[in-house]
Amino acid sequence: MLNLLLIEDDLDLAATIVDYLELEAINCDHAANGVAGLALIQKHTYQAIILDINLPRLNGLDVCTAMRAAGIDTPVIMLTARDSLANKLEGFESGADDYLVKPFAMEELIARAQALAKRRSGQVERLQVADLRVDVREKKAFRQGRPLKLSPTAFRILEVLARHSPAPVSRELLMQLVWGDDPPDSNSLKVHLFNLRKQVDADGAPALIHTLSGVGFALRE
Amino acid sequence: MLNLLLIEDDLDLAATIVDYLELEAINCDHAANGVAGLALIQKHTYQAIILDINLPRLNGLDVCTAMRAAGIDTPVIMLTARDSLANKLEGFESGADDYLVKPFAMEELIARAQALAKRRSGQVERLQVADLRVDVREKKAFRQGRPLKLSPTAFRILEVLARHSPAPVSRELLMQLVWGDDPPDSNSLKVHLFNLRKQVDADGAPALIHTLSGVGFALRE
DNA sequence: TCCTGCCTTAACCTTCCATTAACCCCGACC
DNA sequence: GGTCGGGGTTAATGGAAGGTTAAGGCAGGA
Repeated sequence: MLNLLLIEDDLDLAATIVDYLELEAINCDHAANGVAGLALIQKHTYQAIILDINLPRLNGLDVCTAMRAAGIDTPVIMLTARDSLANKLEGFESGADDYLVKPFAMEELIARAQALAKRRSGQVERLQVADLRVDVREKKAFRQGRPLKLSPTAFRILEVLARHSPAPVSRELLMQLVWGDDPPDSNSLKVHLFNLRKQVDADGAPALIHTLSGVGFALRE
Repeated sequence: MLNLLLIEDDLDLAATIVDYLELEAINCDHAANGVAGLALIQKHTYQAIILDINLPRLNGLDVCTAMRAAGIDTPVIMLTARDSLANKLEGFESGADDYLVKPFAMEELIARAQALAKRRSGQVERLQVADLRVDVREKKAFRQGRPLKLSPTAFRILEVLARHSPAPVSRELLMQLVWGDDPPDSNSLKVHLFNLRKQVDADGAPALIHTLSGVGFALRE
């Protein structure tokens, strides 16, 4: 049986959703503000979380960012009355998996919750190292919720480092995995690493890309 | 956090396992056939691999044999519906570390995976001597919880000493293991040992690196 | 065609590290 | 007491590894 968490401050709407889910034999906890929701998330294990953006105390985007930072990758469906593109993007950047604009049909909510709760197999497409998230499928990466501007090669390097984290990757292996059998015969890797660092370790955030002289490079705290 | 690979062609079972592991905050990649699995094994670093015997394209035993031949000694748990002794033996011959007969309890799978990931089959990746910890995989060492700043050679020397601890290592063997066939023709070892001691035996902590005059060096309390 | 983004290259600078040789200490032995 | 050898300590050196910057080339889109 599905076990969901709804974080929503509109008590009427919340009651409606919880009741409806109950008819479908779906269990659903409820929190009315962001802080209470986050506490429940950390205490229990849910198959999916339905999260309103406009919340008292801690808004939905921050709740999502916080739980991802804590290493919890339960699927999140964002709920909002505003349907602006900006909000949609913000939602995805903070780590949401799906998005629903109010008003919505109950059936749609249920369908999406079930779909998200189910597809969670296959290969890991989301790597996380500290507050750095790498979405392999979408080819996007975020540090502290901020999107990084990465060239294809830089992204590939980051992906390799993330998959091996926290172990270091030798220069040779890194080149093999990024370029395959005909690597460039110059210091191209150094340049890419330099550019990658400018993105990942910018803004005074603690450096995540470390070089172990004579050993290789490691992505870790 | 554990990082596992599951190679299993039954997609329902795979999804179940991946989901379950996720609940335990264990990361798990998935491949549905032997060839894909082997590719992932060579590309990434896992703490353990859960491997079905009956697989399309390349069966589990062959996958295991191939990865061992490639020098990868990640622990392997074999999964099979058949519980005949013959299969069991075949599994161990091809280099598996553990064996699980379907159907099995999830708890058991997790327990075994965690156990194996800890004590790595071939090479031990985490050494401990008194309050000194050496993480070979991450190339990190800690004394009393404090990280040590070691050059590659110093780390290598420490690793050798730790692997032999508490037995002493002769000067000759130490040089052989660190430098191979062309050792430096000076007192380089002495200097490295000196620097190593400055890190390991600093801060008034009781000395762990001992000199046995005319015998060699030992790492012990 | 030009523009733009991206990769590669090369040059140059900085930091790190292994090696070396010199010197010191101390106990054993003559 | 002198000297010899094993071991410990120190600082200088050169070279390798890594970091930084700018310029050229190539491809795809406008």
